[in-house]
Amino acid sequence: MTTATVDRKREILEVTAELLQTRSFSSFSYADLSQRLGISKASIHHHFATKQELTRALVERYRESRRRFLGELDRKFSDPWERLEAFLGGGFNLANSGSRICLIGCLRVEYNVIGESIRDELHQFYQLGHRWLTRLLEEGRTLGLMAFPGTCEAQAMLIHSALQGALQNARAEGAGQFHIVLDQLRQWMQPEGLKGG
Amino acid sequence: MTTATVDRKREILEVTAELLQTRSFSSFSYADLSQRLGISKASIHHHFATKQELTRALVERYRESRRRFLGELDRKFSDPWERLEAFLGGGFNLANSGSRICLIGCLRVEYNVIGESIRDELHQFYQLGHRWLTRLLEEGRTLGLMAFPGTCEAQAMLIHSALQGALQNARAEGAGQFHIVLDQLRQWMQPEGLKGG
DNA sequence: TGACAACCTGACCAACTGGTAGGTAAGGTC
DNA sequence: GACCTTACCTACCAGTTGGTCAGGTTGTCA
Repeated sequence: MTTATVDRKREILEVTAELLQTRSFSSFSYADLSQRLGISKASIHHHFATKQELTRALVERYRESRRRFLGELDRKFSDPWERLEAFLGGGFNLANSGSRICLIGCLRVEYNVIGESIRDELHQFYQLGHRWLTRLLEEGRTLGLMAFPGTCEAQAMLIHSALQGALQNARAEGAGQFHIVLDQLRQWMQPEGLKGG
Repeated sequence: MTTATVDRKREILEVTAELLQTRSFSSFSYADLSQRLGISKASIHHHFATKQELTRALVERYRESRRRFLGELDRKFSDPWERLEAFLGGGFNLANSGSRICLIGCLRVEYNVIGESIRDELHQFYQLGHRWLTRLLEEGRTLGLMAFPGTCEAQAMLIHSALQGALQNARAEGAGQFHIVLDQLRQWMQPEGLKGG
């Protein structure tokens, strides 16, 4: 496979991501892609035979890039709070800027429409983030740096769900909402007794 | 307007809600409605001129029913925790059962697709729940029954976002996830010092 | 030079999209 | 009996959907 091919494939995937995150799976088309990329619909089919395969490949690629990103965070930051901040700031603010929302949430909403192969990929994407966050919370709590009730898995689910929902609501009600929710989570997990005020 | 008309309108709206919550705005069609209702496409257009107007009317109707529901809770339960439990159990579990998810989240994801009139209606729906929950939290904290940092508005946003995201993830990863997130929120807001274990 | 593969094209497809035109039948009101 | 309104129908519209196909161009390797 030549370099040109890889670039074109990457180009297609990037525009797909943008359309997917600003619109939705059902409301972007090969015609949209064709127009924005300046190549014919048939050419896109050459690289990605079907819409489902295109979207599946996109999620797979995002998952890989997320895996690398999380690996970097593990290497760069030993302090759990610093790692969490980098996770929140780096990963999600990127998705937040512009009018894009979380790719997972986007596709989750169309769960019954996207087909099996994308669902599988999505599940793995979710699990990747969930396991990473769970591990981080375990470490944070063991070191006495973070405080929360219940299991670390449960807390990770709560955080993920809150971020996903917050991104969606923030697009409609203003980006400030997202940062308010973020702050709320941060304050809440402080081990010092700031509660009640 | 005869009773028959009202019933037909309600029928259409109910099937629309189901399609919207199991699929998405972009992936349900008048043809789908026609098939399930056993009447022609044109008949549906007779009751609701456009897809946008149909969806807008649906959100408006849901908002009214939600307003009544929240009013009932205020009357029935004086204890904030009881009221919150009824809110979580009654409203959201109904949406959770089956493969349906929260109507707001559903449409929020297609924010750029649905058009102005639906966006407006959606905003009012969101604000209704947000104000109600904020008031509940204010009361709960004042009475010393609930504990959380920051403002009550911020806490309400966090809870709403978490529920919205949790419903979406629960449909894919299992309904258990939703209840885990619910439990986590409940435990977290207990004023007793259960934290850290 | 020629073979071959990657890349891209225009023309085409059947199925479906939201929406319209025009008509029918029933019921109520003057 | 003439005239509305409401509720529904069949038939149709132009435009879009994801996808196919035969063929053309380009670069690479023998």
